[in-house]
Amino acid sequence: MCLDRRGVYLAATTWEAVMTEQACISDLKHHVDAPVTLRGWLQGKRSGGKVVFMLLRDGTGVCQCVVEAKDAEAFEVASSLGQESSLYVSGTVREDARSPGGFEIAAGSVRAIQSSEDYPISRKAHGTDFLMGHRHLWLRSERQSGILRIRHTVIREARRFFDNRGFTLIDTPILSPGAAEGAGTLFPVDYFGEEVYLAQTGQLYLESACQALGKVYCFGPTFRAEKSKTRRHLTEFWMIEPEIAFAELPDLCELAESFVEHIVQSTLAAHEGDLKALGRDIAPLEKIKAPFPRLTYSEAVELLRSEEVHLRLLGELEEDKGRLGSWIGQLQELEKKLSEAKKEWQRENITREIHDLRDEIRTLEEDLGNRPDHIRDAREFEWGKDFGGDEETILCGQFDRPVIVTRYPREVKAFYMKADKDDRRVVLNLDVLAPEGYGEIIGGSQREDDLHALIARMDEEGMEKAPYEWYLDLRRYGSVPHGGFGLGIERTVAWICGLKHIRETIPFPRLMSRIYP
RNA sequence: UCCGGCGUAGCUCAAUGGUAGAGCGGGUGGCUGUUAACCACUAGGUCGUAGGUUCGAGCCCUACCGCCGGAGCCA
Repeated sequence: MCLDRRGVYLAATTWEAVMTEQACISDLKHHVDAPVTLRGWLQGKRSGGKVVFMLLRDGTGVCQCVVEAKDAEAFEVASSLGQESSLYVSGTVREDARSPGGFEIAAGSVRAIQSSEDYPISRKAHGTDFLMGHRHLWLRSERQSGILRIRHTVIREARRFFDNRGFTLIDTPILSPGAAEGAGTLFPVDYFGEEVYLAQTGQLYLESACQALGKVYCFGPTFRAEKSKTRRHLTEFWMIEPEIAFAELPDLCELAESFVEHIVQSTLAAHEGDLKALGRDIAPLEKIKAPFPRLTYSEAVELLRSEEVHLRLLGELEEDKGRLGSWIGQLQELEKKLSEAKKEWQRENITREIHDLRDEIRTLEEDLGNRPDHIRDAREFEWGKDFGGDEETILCGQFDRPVIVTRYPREVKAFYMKADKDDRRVVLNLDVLAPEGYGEIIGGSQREDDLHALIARMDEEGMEKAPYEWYLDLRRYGSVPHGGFGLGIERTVAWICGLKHIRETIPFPRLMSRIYP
C-alpha cells in the first residue's frame, strides 16, 4: 500500500499511483503541464472518429479528459466504458476553457476499475418518482451533491455557533417511554413487549441537562408520524435544539436571530458557487441580518386584519393576474417555437416546457380563484386561532427578513410553555418564519418553571402525571427560568438553497409514501 | 382523513373509440475538438390491476392499487 500527499490510501494494485502524482480535480491549477493521475467516475462521454472526450467526476469537481486514437490502448478502453464506470486517467494537465473546470487532461492512459453498463439515470430529464427510487445513484448528480455540501455547512455552522458560545452538546434519547404531545403523531416501537416511541423532540431531556450544565443543545433525528404529503414535510428530519438556564423570552429571540443570521451568512460565504449552480438568487439571503422584525401574536393578528395588508394583497392579486397573462403569452411563443424546431430532442424539450407551463398556469388559475377567500379570511382573522400556511405567507410577505412572532394563545400551544404573567391568555413562545414562503423554521418558548402552574396546565390537558414525575422533579429541585427552541435543518437548507421540495435536502428522505432506498 | 392531478418501451412523453409511436438511453457502423455532440441502421410493449359499455377500448364507465401536491397538522 502507499499514501498520496494528502494521506489517502491507494490500493497497491494501481500502477499509475507510482507512475505519476495523484491529483484531485479541484487542485489541477497547481499541476499545469505536469503529468497527473485522476481517479473517479465517468459522468459522460462524447466521441469523434479519432478522439474521445470523457467527463470525469472525482467528488471535488468535473474535468474533461481527452483521449486520442494514437494512444490505441487508452482509446479502446475509453470507447468501451459506460456512464458511471470507475476509472483511473493519467495524462498531462493543460488549460482549456472548453473543459468545465477550465483545465483538461490530455490522457495517455485510461484504466477501468469497474466497467459500468446500463446506468439507469441518463443525462436527460427524469420524473421525481424514478429519481427518488434511485436516490442512491441520484446523489451523484452535481445538483444533489451541491445541496448535500450546503447541508453539511449548515449543520457545521449551526453547531459551531453554539460551541463558540459555551454550549455543551447533549445527546438525547431516540427511544422514549411516553408521548410528550399528541401520541397520534408518534411512531410506536416494540421495546421487549412494551410500546415505546421514536422521539419527536429532545426538549424535555435538555431541560434536565440545562440545570446541570447551564447552556446545552442537542442535534439529532426526530420522527413525526403525521400523514402530511406536502413539499414541506418529512417523517424523519433533523433538528438542532438549544436550551438555556436563566434565559427568558427576549434572550431567546436575540439568540434565535443571531443564530439564523450566522447560519445564512456563513453558508452564503462558503457556497456562492453551489448556490449559483442551483439557480438561487442570493440577493434576498444577503439581507438576512439581525435584528429581525418582531411581532406579538396579537400584533400579527392586527396586521393580518389591517388595511395596509389588505391593499397589498389586492395589489398582488392584480400583479398575479398580469403574470398569468404573460405566462399565456409565453405559452403561445413556445407553441410557435415548437412548430419551428428542427431537432427531435428540441421538440421534446419544448413539449416538456409547454407541459410544465400549462401545469403552472393551471395552479396559478386555481390559486387566483381561491385568493379572494384568503384575502377575506385574513381580514376577518379571529384572535385565538393558530396561523395556517396562508397566514404565515401573508405575514412573511410584509418583510424581507425572517419574522419573529411571540406570545401565541395558550390553547394552541404545548403544556410546558410558560404563561405570560401580564396576559394569562398567551404563552411566552416564539416562532421564526422564514421569508419567501418557506414557513416556520424555528419554534420554541420559555418553559413553565413553577411546579403548581405546570401541574394545573397538565390537568387542563387531561394528561397523566406519572410518566412525567421526573420532569416535575426539575421544578421541585432548584427550578429556574429557562427556555429554548428547535430549528429544522431541512427547512433551513430548503430555504437557503431556494428549493421547491424538502426531499432534496436530506440524503435519504423518509416520506409518508417512501422508505426505499 | 378530505380534495385535485397523473399511471403507455429502461427513461421522458405522444397517439378523434378503428394497424402501438417519437426522442433519449442500449447495440452496430461512420465522423480529429465535442459541450445534453452529430449522422445512419437496430433491438425493445401484459398501455397500473380487475371488471363493465361497445362490432371494436390506451382512450368511455366503476372499483382498487401506486405516485404527485394541496388542506388539516407541523419543523
